Amino acid sequence: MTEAKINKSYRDIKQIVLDRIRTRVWPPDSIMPSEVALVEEFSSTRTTVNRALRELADEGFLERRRKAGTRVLEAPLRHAKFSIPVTRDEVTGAGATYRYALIGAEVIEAPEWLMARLNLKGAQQVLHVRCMHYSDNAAFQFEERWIVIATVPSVVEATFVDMGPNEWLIREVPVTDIELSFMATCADDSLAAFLETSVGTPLFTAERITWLQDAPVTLARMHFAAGYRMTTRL
Amino acid sequence: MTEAKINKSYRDIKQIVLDRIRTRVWPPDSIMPSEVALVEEFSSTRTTVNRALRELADEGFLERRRKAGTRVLEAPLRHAKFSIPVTRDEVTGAGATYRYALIGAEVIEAPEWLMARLNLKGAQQVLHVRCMHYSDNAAFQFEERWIVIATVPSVVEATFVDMGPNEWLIREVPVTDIELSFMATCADDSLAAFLETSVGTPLFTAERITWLQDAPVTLARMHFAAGYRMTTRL
DNA sequence: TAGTGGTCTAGACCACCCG
DNA sequence: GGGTGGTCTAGACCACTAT
Repeated sequence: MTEAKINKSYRDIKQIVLDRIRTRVWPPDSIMPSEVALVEEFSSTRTTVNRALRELADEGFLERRRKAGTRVLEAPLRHAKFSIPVTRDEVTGAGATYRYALIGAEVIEAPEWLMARLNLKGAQQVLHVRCMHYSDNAAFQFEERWIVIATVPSVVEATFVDMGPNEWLIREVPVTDIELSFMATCADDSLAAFLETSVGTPLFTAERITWLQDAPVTLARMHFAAGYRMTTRL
Repeated sequence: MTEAKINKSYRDIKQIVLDRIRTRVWPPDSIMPSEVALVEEFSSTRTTVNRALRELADEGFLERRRKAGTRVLEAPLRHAKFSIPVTRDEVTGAGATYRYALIGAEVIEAPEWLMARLNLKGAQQVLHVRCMHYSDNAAFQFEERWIVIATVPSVVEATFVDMGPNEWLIREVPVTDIELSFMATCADDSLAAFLETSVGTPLFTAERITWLQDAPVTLARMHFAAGYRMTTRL
């Protein structure tokens, strides 16, 4: 009386396997049946069963190793997927009106801490840009960014008056690697003023470093207005 | 003089396609060649080409629609993947010694705000647990958690002396849905004391709500020690 | 060394949806 | 209507690794 006979698609198989994991038919840390066995049970093929199991492994439910078999993982370390959108899209996507404002842009010598973060060697010129993003005319995000001129020479011609540096970079510079960090920071005088809050307020901050091959492109700090939550469902 | 002839694997094809996207051979917003065309170029099969393109679509580089074809996306809204590990593993994985300490656990009536967050109806009993996680004997994380007793009746027998509530729940209760939020909070007297910092310090905080089907299981707030950064590479 | 997953081939049918 | 992607079948060879 196998529960599944008509089921053939990889989605069906995924669901059945997931149910068996949840109901402890295949308990955590145990080895579940091999692909060949499941092919037999579901009257399917290895291609299809493999796709189901591979996706479940990608999603963090299973661990697969040749010869060792497929192990059910203890903790579903389900990957949180944050799609870090362009700020404009994040605001308009919420049904609000987006407004951008450039605060300032200037070429400077890269400070010590930046050279360390970006692994820069020798003296380097960077373009330091500060700007604001508004949602329905309320402060939404203060963005501070350093762009490595050696990597993006054409950036010196950009004005960033109509378009934020992120949108400009996305259009102009391909990126191969991204390092993303989230943290809590403290509003200083400047941040408090721009984000329309009081000094000392905790702010949710994202920092993103992007690379083109081995060349650092930019480091961006995005300080969100007080009370911001970054939320996702898995 | 096609650059690729020996290449056959889906990984090779992924890399080639990615390069062409980055070098603007197939510019953003354009329609790239169909699977059949690529099968011809790479002397491959649809199964293989399809896997390459499907994965690139999953990773946010492409948008695929029947009949319309495969479109190169403007902004690589590459998904940030955070594997939210068990705190114990996060600490030991960093090479530090992990220590757990229960602060207190008591059954209470669910307060208003909690009922709203969990979509609870009517009076509900919840187990309120507070505990600390240490890394090399330094405060690492203060955890505050509310567990819905109606959903997890056996929780009243747990002591949480040797094991944190998260680890206990992972072993005992399957979960179908997770809502995860990140935010910045302000250290109050209690938090400052437990996390060995001063009142008013900004703290990185994660909030996780888990569900079993439609039944809320738990809401957890994890306050990290000052200076904590959550980092990922994409 | 043998079992298990990783991947590819060759072909097929179908669902969707743009023109 | 017809082109495109979505998926399945049936079979094969190979890479890795536990035993």
